[in-house]
Amino acid sequence: MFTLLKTENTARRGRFETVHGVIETPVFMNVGTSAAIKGAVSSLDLIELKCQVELCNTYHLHIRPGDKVIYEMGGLHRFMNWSRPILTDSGGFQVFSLAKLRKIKEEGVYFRSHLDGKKLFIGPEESMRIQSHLGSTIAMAFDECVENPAPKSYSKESCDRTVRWLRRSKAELARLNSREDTVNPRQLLFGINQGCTFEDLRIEHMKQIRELDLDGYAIGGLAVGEPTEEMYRIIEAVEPYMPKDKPRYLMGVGTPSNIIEAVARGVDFFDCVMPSRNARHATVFTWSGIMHLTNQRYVLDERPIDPECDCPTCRSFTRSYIRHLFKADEQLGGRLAVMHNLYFYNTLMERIRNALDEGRFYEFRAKYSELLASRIDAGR
RNA sequence: GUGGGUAUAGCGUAGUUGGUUAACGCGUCAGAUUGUGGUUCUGAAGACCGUCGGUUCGAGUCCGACUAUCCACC
Repeated sequence: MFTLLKTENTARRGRFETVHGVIETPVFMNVGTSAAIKGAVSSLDLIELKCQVELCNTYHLHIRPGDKVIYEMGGLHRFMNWSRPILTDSGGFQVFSLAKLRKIKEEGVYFRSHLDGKKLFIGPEESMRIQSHLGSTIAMAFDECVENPAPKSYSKESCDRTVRWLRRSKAELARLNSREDTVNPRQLLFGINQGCTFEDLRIEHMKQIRELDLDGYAIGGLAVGEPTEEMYRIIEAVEPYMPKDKPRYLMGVGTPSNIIEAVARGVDFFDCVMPSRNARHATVFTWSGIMHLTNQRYVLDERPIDPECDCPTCRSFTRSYIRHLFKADEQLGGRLAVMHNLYFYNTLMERIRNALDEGRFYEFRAKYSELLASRIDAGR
């Protein structure tokens, strides 16, 4: 149940009520692909990091440990001891991004496991069964993420197929939700808009999938190499055709600046590997800009990563110490940086929500959109 | 003390019968990262080749002395 609490032009402040609790939007979902945030961050840490929703991955969990294992263990929530909402990706993107020798057919996708080369198949029904076993709060429809740039003819063909897959996904999940032995009988389904960078295809596809009256709508297939301005243009083109009373999710995005700009264009949900991946490579986000912790200028820096931040890392450790941990290849460096970045992202969303509540989102955007994308200490 | 070996970037090494701007790994520095294949990718800086002299049109390369260092022996 999604409630639109307030709007400021196209920007939206909302509340999404689920069986696993309330999600205040705009929200950033923290990516824990294999039921774990990379960088040794646990579910217990996530609570302290103000995480509202954790995202886990159908493809990865299906391959290892296997969705049946997680089903036997009582579902993902119990498996990783996380009681708040979980969104599971459908596996569509992983098949596109990392599976080898994939072959796309009407029934689904044949591919080989990236772990052992084993032949596998996932179609809409398989994706829904896996996600049902996982028992996530929100399941994503099985889609095809087309590479950019792509010929328009192929993109059209792919969109049509994704609509057919979406109908099958919806029917299968309805069937699974009605079973007595299902982990989460109220599992929700989000559909995914595709159409590459062709505005007319995007709009046509959006019109088709909104007919299915899903629990939410995602924009997929962006931030896959196209210029940022193209991404904004597509969001602006599709947004008017997205239901107002359902959450909107921009998949895989993005930088703090991308998120602010997308909120301004009417998006409610985000997820991205950037805060955790960058942190593991010693790049952290601060309220003064982006910072590369291994830079020599921090050798004797006694300050926390961000003096404005009150995350567990910034409350306890200096830049000098964390830099040393990275240089010494100590895993603790990655963990501290990941915790900081996730806290930063979750706090960014909190500040965006507060700004929307107080009717000053555009002021917030003017102040931070560029600043957060800049390099800290630039020009020194 | 005697005999032998080795001296090339912060460290470890390559460098052909002497022939243009001396190569590589690690480290250092910087940049990248967008629905995660967990030690990732890209780029840059850094060496008057131990010192002094000799041979030669030309020496990191050949010769001598010195210095440092390693090994063996007394």
